[in-house]
Amino acid sequence: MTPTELSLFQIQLLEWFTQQQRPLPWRQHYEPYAVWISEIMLQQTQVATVLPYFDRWMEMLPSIQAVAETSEDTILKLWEGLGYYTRARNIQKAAIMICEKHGGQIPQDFSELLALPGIGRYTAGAIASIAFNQERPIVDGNIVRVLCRLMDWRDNPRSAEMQKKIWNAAEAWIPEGNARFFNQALMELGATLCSTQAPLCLLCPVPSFCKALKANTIDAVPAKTKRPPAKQRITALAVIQNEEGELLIAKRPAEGLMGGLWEFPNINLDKDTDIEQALKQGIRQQQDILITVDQPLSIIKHAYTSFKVTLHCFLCTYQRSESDSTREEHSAQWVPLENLKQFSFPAAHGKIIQILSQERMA
DNA sequence: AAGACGGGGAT
DNA sequence: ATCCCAGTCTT
Repeated sequence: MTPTELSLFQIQLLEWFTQQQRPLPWRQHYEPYAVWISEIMLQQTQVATVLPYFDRWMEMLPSIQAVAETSEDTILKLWEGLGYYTRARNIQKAAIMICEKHGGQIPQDFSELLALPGIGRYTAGAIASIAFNQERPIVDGNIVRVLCRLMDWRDNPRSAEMQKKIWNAAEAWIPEGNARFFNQALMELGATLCSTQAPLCLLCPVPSFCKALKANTIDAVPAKTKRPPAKQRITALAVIQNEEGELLIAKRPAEGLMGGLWEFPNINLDKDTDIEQALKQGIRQQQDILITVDQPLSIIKHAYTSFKVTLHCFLCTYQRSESDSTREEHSAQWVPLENLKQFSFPAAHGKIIQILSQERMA
């Protein structure tokens, strides 16, 4: 784009954003703490999904200091169902660092933002530009799509070469003094009109600048990348009841998949195994307890990004302990059904709690 | 450079 | 069923 075209493009896009932007809670005051939390929640997560989580979080933890001082279980409960739970744990780690090293205020320096856990190139730029109006570029999935279409860039946008071109454009096009609104306008355009499928070019504020529209390549740009097919996994899961009618739940390791969340004890299955037998054995090894597998409860299918799991859930009864080890040593504890809501569970296990609650009512 | 990391919305 | 989403971190 020539400087004259760029200027007109900026003006038309900003005018559109001023008129048509969605009213979002983190856009009310551009308070740095709110911008930070929203940006972390919005990583790989759509706005509509984030909204109720954001409101609950800000109500429960209205300041960075409150985040630093609360328990990790509280953090994970607020994040329950949102996914990518490392984000939640990293927010707390960062909050503690901010309180210790930055006087409780989010740093404005780009390098210091980047040094905080959970904040990478995109989020550091987003906080710098949206909260502090610094002229820092950002490139997310929306902006990749918008810029590739504007420029009719047909190569794989994930390649190192294309990434460089995209980031360069995102930086070069920022209008002086207006990074806050310009960066958001590019994303807003991608989120609301310049969508992956069925983009609404008739409503686009900048169609005359769009080379893909002119070349009729909108549907092919940006180039799509193939993902390998999801692998299948089979799991056996035990809902174990003790004499008092309490249920056994276990806390997952702090790191890794759904780290720190609670779950019903379960084991992965090989093909062609006796499910009930394997479950009994697996629970004995994991928890040092003997159980009886009484009856099937439900079969739950759940899809993750890279694999699909079928959960074969069984109602079981605790018989006796196999050793002197305590439940705490296994990061497990007995909890009445009505208290399960205090713990954070992966979505698939939340489905089980739903089923148990319904059975209890019946 | 590639894989792990969740869950839901849209088609 | 498949793709995608206001990405980051590890290997």
